[in-house]
Amino acid sequence: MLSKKTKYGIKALTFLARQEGNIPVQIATISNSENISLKFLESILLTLRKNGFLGSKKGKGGGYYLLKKPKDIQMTSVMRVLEGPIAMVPCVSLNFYEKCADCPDENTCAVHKLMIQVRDSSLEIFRNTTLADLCDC
Amino acid sequence: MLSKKTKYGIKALTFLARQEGNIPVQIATISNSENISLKFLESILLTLRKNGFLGSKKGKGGGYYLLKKPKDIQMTSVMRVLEGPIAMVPCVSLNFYEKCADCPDENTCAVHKLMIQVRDSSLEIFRNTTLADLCDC
DNA sequence: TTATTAATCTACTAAATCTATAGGGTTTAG
DNA sequence: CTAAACCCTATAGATTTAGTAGATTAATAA
Repeated sequence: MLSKKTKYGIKALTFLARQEGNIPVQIATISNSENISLKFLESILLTLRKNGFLGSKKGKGGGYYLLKKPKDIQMTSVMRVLEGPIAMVPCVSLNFYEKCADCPDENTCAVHKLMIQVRDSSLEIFRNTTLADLCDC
Repeated sequence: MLSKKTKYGIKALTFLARQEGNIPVQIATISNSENISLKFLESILLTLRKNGFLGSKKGKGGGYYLLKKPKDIQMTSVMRVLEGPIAMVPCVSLNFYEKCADCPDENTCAVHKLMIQVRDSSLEIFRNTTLADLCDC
């Protein structure tokens, strides 16, 4: 299951991508338009800012804005920051690899074999999809 | 993340698929070979039996065995029984569809658009992979 | 028939994670 | 100064996951 965090994060990013120019948009504006709990969204935007997707402006007239063009934001990086590893099991993860404690041999492991395929196909989709593709802009 | 339930379930199925003939295999045997908590595995095998993948025999010489040939067991059905929906969000699920409460229009929803692609590619892999493919038998 | 073996079933619990909220702190524009 | 708006930490409630306990039922062998 996709977490609400990721779901809301993607929605917020596309909302920002659809704005004219790079004028800061307030959390409350996004929260209202996309029906997302304000404080929860706040924490999500914070992590997006800390990971280089968003810039922010404090004080009156402040808000959040995209730091890059939508077509330069790959969904791989968005997913990794919000959702974590793209792989369904750590033993097939490229960026977060971990050996399974219970599994003696990855080469004969059925789960490993299957999940590598799933990882590769998901990865291809996330790589070839940018924020621009999702918001048609 | 793939649940341990699904991971263990797939391992158990491949273990059974690798056996000669359809001789019942005891839970303890699988539990030991695959390093899975016996009682947890017990509950997993029970759901696999209730969903038509396994047969069981009680008493001495009893155990679990596959009801179909490995090549006739698609991973789609295994995943749906153990892990649940293949889609990452209910609004793109074929078998477990649910409308998102917060989302006014699926057609303009970025998450929807992205997750349909992911669903389709995962589905294709699970459809084209059988238990036989995973255990090379 | 009796003992043994092994699956069946129900209920429960501990831990982890997710979702959301609370509440103060800090910065900026006017 | 003051109101607007982001910054940050902590925490609570709900849900899910992973595993445990223990009694029951069925099959087999002696």
